[in-house]
Amino acid sequence: MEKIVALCKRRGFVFQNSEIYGGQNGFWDYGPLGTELKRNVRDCWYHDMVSAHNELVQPHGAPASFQMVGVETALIMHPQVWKCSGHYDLFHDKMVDCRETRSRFRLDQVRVRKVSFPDATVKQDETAAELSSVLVASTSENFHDDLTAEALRAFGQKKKYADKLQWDGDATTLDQIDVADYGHVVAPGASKAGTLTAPREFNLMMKTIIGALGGEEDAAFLRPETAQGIFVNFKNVVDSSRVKLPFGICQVGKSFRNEITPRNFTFRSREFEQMEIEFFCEPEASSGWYTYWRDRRYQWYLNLGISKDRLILRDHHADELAHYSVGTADIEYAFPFLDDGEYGELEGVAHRGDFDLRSHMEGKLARNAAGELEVELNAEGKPKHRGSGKDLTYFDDQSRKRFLPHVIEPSAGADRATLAFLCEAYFEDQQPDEKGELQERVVMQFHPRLAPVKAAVFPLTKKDGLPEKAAEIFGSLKAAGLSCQFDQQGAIGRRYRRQDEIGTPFCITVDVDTMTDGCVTIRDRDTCQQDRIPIDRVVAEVQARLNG
RNA sequence: GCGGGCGUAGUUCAAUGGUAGAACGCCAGCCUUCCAAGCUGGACACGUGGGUUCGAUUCCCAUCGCCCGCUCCA
Repeated sequence: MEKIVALCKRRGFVFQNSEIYGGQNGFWDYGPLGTELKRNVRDCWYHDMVSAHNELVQPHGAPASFQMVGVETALIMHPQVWKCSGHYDLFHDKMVDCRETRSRFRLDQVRVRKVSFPDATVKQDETAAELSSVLVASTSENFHDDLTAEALRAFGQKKKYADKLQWDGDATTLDQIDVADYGHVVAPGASKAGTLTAPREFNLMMKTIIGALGGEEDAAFLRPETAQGIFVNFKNVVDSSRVKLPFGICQVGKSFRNEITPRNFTFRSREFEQMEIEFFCEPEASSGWYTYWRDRRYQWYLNLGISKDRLILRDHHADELAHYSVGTADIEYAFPFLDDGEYGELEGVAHRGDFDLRSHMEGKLARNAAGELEVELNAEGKPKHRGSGKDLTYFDDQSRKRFLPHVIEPSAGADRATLAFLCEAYFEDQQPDEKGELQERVVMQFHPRLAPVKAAVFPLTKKDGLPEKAAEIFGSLKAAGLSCQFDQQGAIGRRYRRQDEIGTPFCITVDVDTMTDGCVTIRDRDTCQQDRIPIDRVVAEVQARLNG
């Protein structure tokens, strides 16, 4: 991984953001080659998913033919969007830290229950007072058993005395407890009471202010995902573009999250780019579409050169599913900064049901005791976050049915995909030098569609009209819209190696014979094999080879 | 966010309480040769801020960044 990071900097793929000022953790810049590479990733995605999609033909494995359209929505949206989507509540977690165990908990995830034990006490941190009654805490799913274990541990009692514990009231969560009573809380795993800090807010959405005179009431958030821009425009797209179910709306764009620990190069960044599809379909057909998109998106990475033994499709376990999802699969890549057997997420394909459209109609949804989604109510029995009240249902005039479409969401990270392609492309091999001795070579074996530079043109020497001839060829490649480089500097072998290191698939060399036979050599990056072809066929040959 | 380690050219490494060196890479010129190794010349570094000191890249503090472990990852 260190070698890849060094190459990225050396060759201008990725730079640390604001590097001359010491850097800004969690932000990265793309250099000239990285910009080309990432644009190719983005363009491949948009081309393959939207531009080149033929809605008249039923793709292999798809339940039906379908339409695909794009949108580009603003980074800042109405604050109510994030309240209804669930991001506002989720991203405003109050957290407490335990000074003793050095662990952090989300307030609403800590279960507490008041308990005492005959003739036993728990020491309080700092005051050293002996407490006869404390609140024990657990973050376990199985909190009933865990609370008992915690209580016995706090009072220093053996398991066999579990039935002597005197419980007082029902279990509740820490957010229901007054901060003044924290002195009585024994944190999970702690030996004393009162080791928790006061709750602190971790605002995971990036906040900004709208308007030159804006105050706190004018706070807005940079979007933490592009998806909501699609959902709130669902009705606009249906009304304006004659799409019929099933269809997908796609968007590529930046999103922002205050990640607590940005790490692993660009993998976890605070500003990142997403490539998302929200695919709308009839509820009855949704599981077929889910399978289709999951498999198709997995195949997309393979088609662009990711090797099968480093890419996995992993279905989430039921307990791992997000609050909205009825099924999710991750497409994950074995990044070199991870341990063997570990994978990092490139894309999540989620079956979101009607959660999003319904939330924006009715208000923020939450699961009730029966596990069903219903509008979350506040203490007054009114919706905690009100929806738009607009009718977002779809009317199918074939079946004469009106319903809320279900959604399949393949959500990919453009920066993560770019990083995976960079990692996958990196190879070290050995090639003979001019004396026939094997020398180490670094070569980026990008898929030709992704390579930032498609071809390089070299005059073998700087005389006899070779540079002029090479410049002509360079010009014709440029005129064909191909990203290419011209290099007449240094020995020819060195120039080949430079191109290998940035992953240029083809090098075209003009030599002395070119002036008499009108032919040049075209050299393949991966095999180093050269073929001699006529100058007037160069552009066509490069294009043919790029297209495989 | 917590704990530990580390910050010297683009990269890899060296030295030093007083003018910081090398190799590779890069640039220019020579040479003209199809896979980085010829010749000459050149540019480029002590992360930032403060303190101690006559003087700090070196010692101290803070900060920023990187790496590792924990935590987090809707």
